[in-house]
Amino acid sequence: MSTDRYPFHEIEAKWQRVWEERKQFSATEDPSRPKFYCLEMFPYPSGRIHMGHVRVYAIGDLLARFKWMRGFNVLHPMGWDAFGLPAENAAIEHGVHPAIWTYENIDYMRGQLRKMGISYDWDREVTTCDPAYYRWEQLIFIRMLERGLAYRKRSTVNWCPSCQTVLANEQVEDGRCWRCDSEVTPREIDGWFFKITAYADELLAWCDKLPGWPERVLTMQRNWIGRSEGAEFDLPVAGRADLKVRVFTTRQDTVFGMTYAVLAPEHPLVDRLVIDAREREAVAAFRAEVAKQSEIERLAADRPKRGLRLKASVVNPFTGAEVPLFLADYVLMGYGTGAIMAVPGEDQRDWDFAKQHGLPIVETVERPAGFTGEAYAGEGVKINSGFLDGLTVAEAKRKAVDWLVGRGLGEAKVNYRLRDWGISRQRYWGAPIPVLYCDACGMVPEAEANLPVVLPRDVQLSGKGGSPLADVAHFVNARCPKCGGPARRETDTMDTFVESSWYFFRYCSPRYEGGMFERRAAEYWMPVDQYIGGIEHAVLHLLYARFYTKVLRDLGLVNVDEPFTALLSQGMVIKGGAKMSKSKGNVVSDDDIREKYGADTGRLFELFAAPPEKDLEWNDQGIEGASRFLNRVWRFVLAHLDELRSAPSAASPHPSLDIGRAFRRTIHATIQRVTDDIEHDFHFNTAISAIMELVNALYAFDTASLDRVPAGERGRLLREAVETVLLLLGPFCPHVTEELWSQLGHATSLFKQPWPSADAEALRRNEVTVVVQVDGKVRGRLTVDVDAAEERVRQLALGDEKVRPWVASRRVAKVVVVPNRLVNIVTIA
RNA sequence: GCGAGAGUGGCGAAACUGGCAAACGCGCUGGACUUAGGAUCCAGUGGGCCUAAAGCCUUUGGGGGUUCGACUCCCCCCUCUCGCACCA
Repeated sequence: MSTDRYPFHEIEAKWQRVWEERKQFSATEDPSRPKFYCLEMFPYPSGRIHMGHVRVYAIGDLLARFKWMRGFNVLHPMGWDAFGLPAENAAIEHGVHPAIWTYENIDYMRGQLRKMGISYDWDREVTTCDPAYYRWEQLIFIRMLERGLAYRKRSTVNWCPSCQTVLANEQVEDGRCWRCDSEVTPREIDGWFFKITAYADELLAWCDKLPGWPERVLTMQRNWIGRSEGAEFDLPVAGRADLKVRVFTTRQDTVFGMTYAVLAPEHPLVDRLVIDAREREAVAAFRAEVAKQSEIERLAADRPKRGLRLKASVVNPFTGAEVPLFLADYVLMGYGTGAIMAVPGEDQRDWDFAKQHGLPIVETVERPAGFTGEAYAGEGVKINSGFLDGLTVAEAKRKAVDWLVGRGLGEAKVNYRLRDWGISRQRYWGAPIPVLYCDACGMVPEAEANLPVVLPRDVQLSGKGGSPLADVAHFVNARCPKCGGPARRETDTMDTFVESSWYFFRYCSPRYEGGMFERRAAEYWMPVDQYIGGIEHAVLHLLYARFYTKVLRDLGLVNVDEPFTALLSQGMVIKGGAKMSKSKGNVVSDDDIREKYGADTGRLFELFAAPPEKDLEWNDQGIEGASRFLNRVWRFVLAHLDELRSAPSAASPHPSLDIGRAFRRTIHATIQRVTDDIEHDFHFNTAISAIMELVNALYAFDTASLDRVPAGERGRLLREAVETVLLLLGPFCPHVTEELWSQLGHATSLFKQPWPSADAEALRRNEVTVVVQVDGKVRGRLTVDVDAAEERVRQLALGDEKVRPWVASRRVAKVVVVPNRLVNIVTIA
């Protein structure tokens, strides 16, 4: 192992101290400068930062420092998503209070981030479990309540038996809890919801207006919102003038092919439809059977569809025909009206069910020639459809809606897959929902003057179900803010995704006491110009935050439509085939890497090993390479310190020799490449490789120029190259570059320097190498003047002695000349 | 099943608007310097033919196509990753 590493421990500590003392990264609103709000998703304080976390902070810091140098007024804050279950679980396991556990972790992790030297404005640090933070969330909750955007209802929800709490739909993956992977079970429970569905259309529409977002994420959000257009109408129950079944369909054109109808097993109408005790019994048995199957079984699309035929039947309003009515498990109560018209001819699910239950199948769209499938869902001409015959599917859809509307039987209707966001959590370590239940007044929001409703500290945590707050008498028993009588407090806490839905607003004015944020500050900084975080939040956090931003706007607090202008979804850090995580036991500790190689090296490796959107395989040898490179830079500067310091820090004049001109061209070509790579496509890996090439060229020029280039000119070129390396490398490896920058005699920070710009004069060349191909194979090379006449290049190519033998015995059919690049001589025998 | 993305050396990867495939780094090989080298510097390193060199042939998952020219564009197929998945 190397013992000759540069003294990164001292350097890193020194510059972190200096930056801190100078408050170098503190941000203030300044309307005269363009602003850049750079934000990484804030962490949950789970214990320790490891190299899986480091990646996102390294990317954020690089962009923030780059933008500083580009002249932007940068806001780059950090904070803690501090409420959540792990704190509570730790408390149950180890007997530590969640608050103590959380704040200890925060202290440790803050120390780690400081030692990484990230350019945060630490004065803006925000901690979501602080009442000074969540009080504003409670206030907004009350505003949302007033507007019907927050509401309470009893419903069937996703229950995680391990976390002992309800989960929102977004937080269930394949029937399992997103956090602990336990199988989720349905449970009927009272709970609080945010009406995100009221924003479904806007959330969807803006997906087309976020060009800075990865298409992948937008697609996931569009799918999740799941808008579908169709019609809703009633099917009268035969012989029961008082009853009708409301159905939703996107294929109202196929209504003439309806051969039965289906209700979801839990459909409330079922109880009124049953005719006698025997049927009631059969329904109960069927429902029990369906309820028994787990969420995961239900999700398996290819399992047989179970159904129960009811004695009632319904009437097709278009034809007057009576069709049988079923309960079936493939119809979900939670979507549409919980009831469907079944058209087995054009819907595969209905087709499967009809086959299983011997029901007739009517085709209402002409099949294309050679069609061999079962149900046909494609385009075609309508048949067997009365007044719709002969129309296309799209025409028939319109006409069917018109028909329904004209008779007052139904209407056009848009449905969404998106459900309202269930935010109640039956756990302790979260923000209390600021609501009370009074015997006289019913449900009452807490008075604003009484906010925050502070989460009590003295609580018994058993993990045994039920909200722990319910047992805290002095919390639960309160006064009704309306009548002053006795009232009970709500004991559910809010989903922790609520805190993370607005923390980026709080950073704009983190100590503001007059509200959630100071309008002026928020409107200066927001929206976030560059957001950086993991793909796992493609739907969860990123959808909630968009929704909440629109709510704040509609409450009149701010004029921002969308929180994040651009999003960079960075890939995972993998070790041994699995995502680096504490639970997998494959973490590489940030402390260890910093101890052994220094913070700059760890960051450099993660930025170099792969482009940011790709997964990154941790590699112990790779980090040695990064370390080697920084030492190589370090050694060069120290070894040449006298020569460098005696040269002026300014652009070199035009070099007198080719070797110098070529070297200077390399310097400026590197500036151009690195700038483009960072600015345009976040290709930090190729930016670093370009800097490495420049350092290689620096070593080569050092040796080659020794006896050839006049000393003064050589010194200036070396200094220009070294300073360029330091400026370009600064955002990647801030400590070592800042140190070397000061060693060169600079009194002001590297990060107060303007980002270098490429000198067009240096980039200009007089001659270029042109490749000569014969029939597409490289046979020779020419050195010609830039922009040499095509005819001249053609003649030189044909006359080249390496090329001639390949052309000699053949006839030249054609010569393609690509200026300054290549000549291709095409021959025939 | 539907949708999106990706397949390039021993490995991580690069290649602009169709123009020298494999930059940069890791690993490996050799040399220099050294008491020493697991430090550093220099050189080599896709595969094959050839005693060797010069040189030639060949190579971007597979097959076809367009083009003077294809990692890049088009068609078919295979594999992998991610997302959605009875949403009517």
